[in-house]
Formats: sequence, C-alpha cells, structure tokens
Amino acid sequence: MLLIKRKAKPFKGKWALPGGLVLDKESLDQAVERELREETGIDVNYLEQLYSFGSPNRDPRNRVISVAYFALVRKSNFELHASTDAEEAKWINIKELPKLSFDHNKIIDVAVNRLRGKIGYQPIGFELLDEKFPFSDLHKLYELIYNESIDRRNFKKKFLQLNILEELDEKVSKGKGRPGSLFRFNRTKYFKLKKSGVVFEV
Amino acid sequence: MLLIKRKAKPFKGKWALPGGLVLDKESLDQAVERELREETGIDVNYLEQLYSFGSPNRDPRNRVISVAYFALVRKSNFELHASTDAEEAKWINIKELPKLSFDHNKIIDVAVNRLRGKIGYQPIGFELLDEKFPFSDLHKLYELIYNESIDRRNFKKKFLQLNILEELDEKVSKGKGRPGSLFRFNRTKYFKLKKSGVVFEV
DNA sequence: GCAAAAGTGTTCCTTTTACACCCATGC
DNA sequence: GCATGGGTGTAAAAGGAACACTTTTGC
Repeated sequence: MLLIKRKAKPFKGKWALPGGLVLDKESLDQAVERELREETGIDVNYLEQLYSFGSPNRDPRNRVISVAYFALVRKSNFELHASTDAEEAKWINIKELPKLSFDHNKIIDVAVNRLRGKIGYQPIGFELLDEKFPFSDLHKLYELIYNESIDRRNFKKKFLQLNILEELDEKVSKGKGRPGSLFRFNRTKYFKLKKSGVVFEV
Repeated sequence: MLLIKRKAKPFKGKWALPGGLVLDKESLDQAVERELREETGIDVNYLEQLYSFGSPNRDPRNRVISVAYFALVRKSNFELHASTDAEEAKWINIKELPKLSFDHNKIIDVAVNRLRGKIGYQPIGFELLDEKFPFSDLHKLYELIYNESIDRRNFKKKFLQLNILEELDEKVSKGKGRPGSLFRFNRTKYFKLKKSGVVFEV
C-alpha cells in the first residue's frame, strides 16, 4: 500500500490514503489522477473505481462523501518517478498496516477483496509486475493475493494455456538457483481472444 | 426496470431512474431507501451500491455526482405496496427501454452487467422471485439474465447439489402442462454453508 | 558437491456437457 | 387424445488436482 503522512488536522502526522476534493470541471477519474500526482508523484498503470463511502460522521469536520478508487502501480515506477520525500509518502507492506486516519482501513479492506475477486478473471496482476518478469513472480503474486499456496506446475500449465504470455529469450537469475525465462503479457493477444469470446480464468 | 416520469425540468415528462439528493445526516443507503419510498412507494429486498457517476456535465443544471445503487424487487411486492399512480412510476421491460433522462441508460447498462456478473456466484436471483417458486421460474430467470439457453436438466442438477433449496409439498400448475413442485430458498442453510467455506457457483 | 530454484508429464478424479424418454395435467 | 411443460439418468469428454524427478546455476 502507498500511504501518505497527513500534514494537517485532523489526524495530523498519521498515515492515510492519498486523496482530496474533486474540482468543479474535472471528472472523478481525473481528480484521482491529479491528487495522486500531487501527493505522491506517481502515475498509475491501472485505476478502477472502488466504492463510495458516505456515513455521516466519517470525517470529524464536515459531511464528506468519498468516492474511493484503487490503483495498481509497479513498485519500480514509483521508485523512478518519486517526487516526494520518504517522510511524506511510503510503501507499507499490507500485512503490517498501522491504524490509519478516518475509515481508511475499511477502504483498504474493500480494495483487497476487490483485487482478490478480480485477479482470477481479469489480467490485472500484470499491472503489479515489471513488464518482463520471471514466471515465479506471477506465481508468487497470486499466492500472495489469495493468501494460499498454489501448485507451481498446475498454475503454469493453466496460465500458459491461456496463450496471453510470451516467453522471451532472456533469462534472469535471482542470485541462487537455476535462472528462469522472462515472460511478457501480450495485451494485443489478450484483447483478440477476449473479443472472440475466450474467457480469462485462473 | 422501475422508472419514474419526471415532474420537473430538465427532462420534464421523460422517463428516468428514481433518485434525489442525500440529506445531511443520512447515509447513502438510507438516502436510497428514502428516495425510493418517496418516489415509488416500494421497499426493496436487495440493495447494492453500483457505481458513482461524476462527469462534469451529466446534469445540465449543476455539477452533480451520483452514487448509483441497484435494487432487486419482487414484482408482487410492488403491486401490493404501490403508493403512486401508474402515470408516475412504471415497470418497463428492459428490452424495451426508451431513451432516458441524463445518463441513466448508461447507469442501467452498468447495473445489468453487474447483475449478470454476480448472479453466478451470489444467490441474489431469489430476490426477484416469489418466496415460493416453481423451478422453471429460476431457470427462466437465469436464461433471461444471461440471455442464452441453459440445459434444463443440468441446471437443475447443479442447483440442487448446492443444497440451498427446499422442495415443498405443494405443486403449482401454470395453466398447461404438468404442475411442478414449489421450491424455497433456505437462507439459513446458505449462510451455514458459506461460513463453512462452500462456495455458491452456478 | 550441495543447496536452491526452474523445467517438465502423467494419472486419477471430479465436473461438465450432451442428450431422450416418460409423466401429469388442461382442454 | 394431444399438446404442453415437468421430472429424471447415463455416458463421454474436458478440466482440475495431485504428485517426483531432472536441470542449471551460485557458492
């Protein structure tokens, strides 16, 4: 999770999700991208509206209705384009989340469930991986999100049968063990297959 | 679809989804239930937040951000509790929708897709059927929503295996043909199974 | 040469699909 | 008695789960 440290009251100094107010002439999506850029300096790969939160007392100041979005970002993207210092925005392991400002823990819960539900039938996992990745990264990603172990061989078989990955001629070594081929998600193939009625399902 | 005829400008006299403004001290869900009651006189069985629409010019008057909900209602409920006259609120077959006010056609698109996506893994179809229903009603419902024919025998086999329906001792005749048993969705059974990790999937 | 990770196939079992005949009722 | 819809079972095919040994590298 990418969190920011709040600079103003309420919850000053506590961690929170980035966010802000929608301007008069922009769409919701535009507002999200703008706020994210302003507060964390990143451009996102994937953006999806999550849910709108509107309990009357979720903000101690005023009535605030938040349209929450969730984004997927390659960590490498962030490291390259970061325009803020580490004090203000920080990646935090989702298993070590502190108590956040407002109802933001609840929002994260909803987001994680959405991701878990969606990654099985939409190829959004690639938005979290580098463009070229060893197969084990994909495997570990699914295991992480589902929070359970998946048979390596069956997973690979199934995924390769979908025919949306290309295996490259490059190999990469992770320090120890046999180096593995790099793979790349072929968006074009995916959309062609989707159009012709084939469904992605892992 | 349950539509209302607009009484005020803009789009006066045209069909639209029921809706209105959120009051200061109510949650979004409460606002939906209130508006629905005020404009159509019904209480809903099932309510789910759908999506928030916020393009800057979706309403010609002001900037309006709409948090859309979708509800499922038994038609019989509506006929009983209707508190409005037929001029103001009306059921319209979804295959015969006129062009609606604002971006409401788009909202309905999103809702139909949500329903289609969800009915396969959550037992929300029952919210559209009477409490006791012949099996053929359930079958027809799924065929209608998926817009494709489903083998009657396989569908029944699969559904009964889920073990969340009870077959009653009553039979009902539809005028012609052999009368069929009535069934009832057993919510308690469903939640027990869900808790124990069994997944509903049709 | 040993530890670590990658590559690869087969068998069994479960699930899904396709499909046809009989039964109860209204007219 | 005929038209209509309801009730039921089986066989073949496909898909998913379980599982072990070999290869390449770093140290």
